[in-house]
Amino acid sequence: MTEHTTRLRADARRNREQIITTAREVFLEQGIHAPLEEIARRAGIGIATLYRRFPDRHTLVQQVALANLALVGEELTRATTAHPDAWGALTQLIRRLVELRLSIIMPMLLPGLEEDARGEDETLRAQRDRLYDQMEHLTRAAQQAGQLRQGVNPIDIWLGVIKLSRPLPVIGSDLNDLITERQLHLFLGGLQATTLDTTDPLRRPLTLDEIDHHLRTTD
Amino acid sequence: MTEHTTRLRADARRNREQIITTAREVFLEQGIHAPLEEIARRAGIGIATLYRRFPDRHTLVQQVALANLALVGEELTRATTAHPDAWGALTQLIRRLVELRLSIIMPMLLPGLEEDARGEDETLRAQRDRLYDQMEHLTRAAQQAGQLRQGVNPIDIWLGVIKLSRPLPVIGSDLNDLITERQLHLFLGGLQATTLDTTDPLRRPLTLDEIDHHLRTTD
Amino acid sequence: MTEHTTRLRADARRNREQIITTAREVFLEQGIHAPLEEIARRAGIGIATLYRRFPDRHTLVQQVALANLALVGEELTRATTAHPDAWGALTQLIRRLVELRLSIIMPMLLPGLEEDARGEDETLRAQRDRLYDQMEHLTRAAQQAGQLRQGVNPIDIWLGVIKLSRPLPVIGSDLNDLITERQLHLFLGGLQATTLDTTDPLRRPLTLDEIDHHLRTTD
Amino acid sequence: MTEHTTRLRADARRNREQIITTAREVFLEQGIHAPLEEIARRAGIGIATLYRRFPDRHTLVQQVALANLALVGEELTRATTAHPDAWGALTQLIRRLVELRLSIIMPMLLPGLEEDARGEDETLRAQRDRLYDQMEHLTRAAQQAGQLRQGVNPIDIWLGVIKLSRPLPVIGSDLNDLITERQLHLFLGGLQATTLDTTDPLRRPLTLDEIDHHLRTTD
DNA sequence: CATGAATGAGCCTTCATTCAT
DNA sequence: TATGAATGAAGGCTCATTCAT
Repeated sequence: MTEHTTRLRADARRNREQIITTAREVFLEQGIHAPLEEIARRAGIGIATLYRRFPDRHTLVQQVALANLALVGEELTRATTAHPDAWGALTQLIRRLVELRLSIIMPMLLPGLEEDARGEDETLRAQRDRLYDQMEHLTRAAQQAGQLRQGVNPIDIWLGVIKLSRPLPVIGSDLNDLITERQLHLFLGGLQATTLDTTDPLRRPLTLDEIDHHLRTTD
Repeated sequence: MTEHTTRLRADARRNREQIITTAREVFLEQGIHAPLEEIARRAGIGIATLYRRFPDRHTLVQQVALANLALVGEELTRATTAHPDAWGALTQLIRRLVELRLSIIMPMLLPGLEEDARGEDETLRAQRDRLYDQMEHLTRAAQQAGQLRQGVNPIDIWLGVIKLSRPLPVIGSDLNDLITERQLHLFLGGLQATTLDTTDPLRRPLTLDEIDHHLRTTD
Repeated sequence: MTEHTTRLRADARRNREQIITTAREVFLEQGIHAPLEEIARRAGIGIATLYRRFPDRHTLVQQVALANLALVGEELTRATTAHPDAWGALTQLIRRLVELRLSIIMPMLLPGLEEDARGEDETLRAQRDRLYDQMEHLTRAAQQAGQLRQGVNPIDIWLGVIKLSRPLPVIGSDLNDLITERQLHLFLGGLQATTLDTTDPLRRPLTLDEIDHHLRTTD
Repeated sequence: MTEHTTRLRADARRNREQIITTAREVFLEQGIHAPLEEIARRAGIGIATLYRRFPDRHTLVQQVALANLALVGEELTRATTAHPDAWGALTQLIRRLVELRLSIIMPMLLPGLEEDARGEDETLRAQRDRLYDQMEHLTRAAQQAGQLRQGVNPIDIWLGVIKLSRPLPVIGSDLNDLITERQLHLFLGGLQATTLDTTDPLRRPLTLDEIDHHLRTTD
C-alpha cells in the first residue's frame, strides 16, 4: 500500500510475509525473546535477509503486532456477522482473541511506538482508532441492551484480554490453558451487567489437587 | 526453621536473606530470567556466593516464592485484623497482594515443585494448605454475607492476582500501574455478588489518548 | 567428500581446516580438555566461529580423530612403499605414528561413536575397516616371514601405540620423549618373534640419575 | 618420623592420613585434576583444613605419590615372599602395581621434585633408591635365571607400568580394563627372554567388533 | 538481493584459593 | 586449630548483529 511496500519485488514481499507469520508462531511459543535465527530458519530464509527487512527485534515485534491488528479486525467482522446481538458478538470476539493470543504483543499499544515504525504508512493510528470505534459501537450496543456492565470501554477489554493471554512461565501449557479458561470465565462474568450463577459445574474453579497433579505430570 | 537454616553462620544467613530480598526486586523488574549476576551485584556479594546458596536459578526462584508465601500469610492476618467483615478483609488482601506483587512468582504453585526443594521443610505444603484454608474461610464468610459471588474459590483469586500483577513488557511502570489498577477494579467488580455502578468517575477506564501520552513520554 | 563439506564457502572451509589442525596441536600439548578458546585464538578466529563448526568439544575431538585416520592411511602407504619387507614397513609405521602422535585421539575407536557424527560420511567405518585390513595384511606377512610374533593383531599395535604416545603429565617434553623412545624400543622388542640382544648401548635403559637430572633442569 | 610429623597432634595426623587415602581414591577415579573440595568432603573435613596440610594441589599429589612409594615396597615384599623364583615374583609385582594403579602418580619420579616437599625427611631419595635396589636385585636374578630379557632395568618396568596403568579417556572403565590387561600381557611377553606362543586362546587380542560393542553399550 | 560466515559480548557455572568465625 | 564462607577468575556456550561472497 505504501510506496515502500509496492516497490518490493514479489519474492521480497513473500519473504516479508513469511517472516511475520513465522515470527508470530515463534513469539507465541517462546516469547518475544526467541532467537531471531530460529525465526529465519523456520521461515526458510537466511538470517541476513531477516535483518534486511527488520533492522532489529523491536521492529519485527511491532510489525507482527501490526499484522495482528488486522487480524483483530477480521475477527471483529466475523463475530458481528455470526451474532446479531452485541453481547454475543463481543463474547465471541473476546474468546477468539484469547484463543489466538492475538494480543500477545499488544497491537493496540502500537501507535504510541509509531516513531520507530519508520516507513510505515500514516494509517496505522487511523487503523487502530477505526478498530476502537467499531468495538465501542459494539460495547455501547451491549450496554444499551443491558448486558454489558456500564463504565467499561474497549481499552478495558483489550487490556484484559492481553493479561489473560499471557501464559504463566515455568508451568506447562496444559495447566496454562486451564487457568486461562477459568480466568476468562471470571472476566466475562465481571463484564456482565447481571450477576449470573457461576456454580455451573462446567465452570467450576480449579482446585489445589488439580494444580498439583498438573505440576507433577508435566514436570 | 530447618536445621540447615539455623546452622548457617550469622554472616551467611544475612547474605542469604539479602539475596532473596534482592532477587525478589530484580525478578519483579526484569522477570525470573534476569541475570543472576545483577542480583549478586545489587546484593553486594560475589556471584559464587549466590551459587553456593542457590545451586541454580530454579532453586532461587523457589526460595523467593517460599519467602513470599510467608509474606502473604502476614498480609492475610493484617487484613482480617483491620476489617471485621470478610469482604472488606478480602479486598484489602487482594489490593495488597497486587501492590506488593507478592504473588508474581506464584507461591501457591510451589508444592508441586516440591521435589526440587530438597532439604526444605516438610511443612511447605502444609503452609500453603493452611493459607488456602484461611482464605477459604474468608471467601465462605464473604459468600454467606452475600458479597462475594458464588462459585469463586481462593485459587481463582490467587491466579487472578498473579495475572494482574505481571507487568506488561516494553511499556513503562507508570502505565503498567495505571493498567493494573484499572484491571484490578474490574476484577473486584467481577468478584462482587451485586453489580455496582462502575461509572464512578474515580474509577473510569483508560482512554487511547492517555495510553498514547504515556507511551510517548515514557519512551 | 560429503555434500555438506563441498557446500561450505571457501573461507569457511579454510577456517574449518585451520581449526582442526590447530586443535590437533593443542590437544597434543594439553589433552582433550584444553580450553576451546585457546584453540580459537591460535587458529586466529573467534570462539563463536569454532562453535558454529563444532557445536561441542566432543564433535571437535571426533573430527580431529577422523582427520588423523586419513593421515594414518598416508603413513601406511608411505611405509609400505619405502620398505619391501613387511616387518620393516610395520616398524616404520609404528615409529611414525608414535612420532606424530597421530593416534593420540584414538582414530580406530571412532566408529563406535559414529552416532554422534551426524551428517558425516557413511564411509567412516569402512575407512577404518579398510585401514585395519591393510594393517592385517602387513602383520600376516610379517608373521609368515617369521619376524612378527604370533597372536598379535592390528588392534594390539594401535592400542600399544596410543599408550606409548600419551605424554606423562607434569614432567617436561624432553624427558617424555626419552621415555617414549625407550618404551617404544621395548614394545617393538616384545613384538618381535625372535628375541634380540637389547644390550645395544644405543638402546640402553634410562637411569635414576638421568631422570633426576631432567626433572631438575626442566623444573 | 620427622620432627614435623611427630609434632602433629594425634587428630591432625589422623586428618592428614585420611586426606591422603581419600585423595588417592579420588585421583584414581577422576584424575589428578579432581576438585579438592570433593576430596575434603569425602575425607570428612573442611576444605580449609586440607589447605592447611597441603598448601596446593601439587603438594598433595606428591604426598600421595610418596605414600604410594611405601605401598610399592609392601607389594614387593609380598611378591618375593610368595614366589621363590625371581620371575614369578617380578610378574606378580607388575600385575599388582597395574591392578592397584599404584603408579598412577609416578612415585619413582618423586625425588626430582624433592625441593617442593619441604619438611619431608631426607630419606625420601634413599627410600626410592632402596626400592630400586630391591627391584634391581630381582631383575638381575631373573636375568641370571634366563627368564628376564637382558638389558631391562627397574626403570623400564616402572615406566612401562605407569603407561599401562593410565586409563584412556572418554571410553568406559570396562573397555579400559580389557585393553590394559591385553597390553600388560604383551608387555610381559616383551620382557621375557624366551619367546612364548601367544596364541593361547585365553590371551587372544581384542577385535574391532568387541571394541565397537563396548563403545556402544557403555555409551 | 540473498545468503551464510564471522564475531564479540554477555551470562552461566565451577573451582582454587583466601578470609572470618 | 578447624571450619565453612566468600570471592574472582576462567572457561563454556549462546545470540544479536555485522561482513563478505
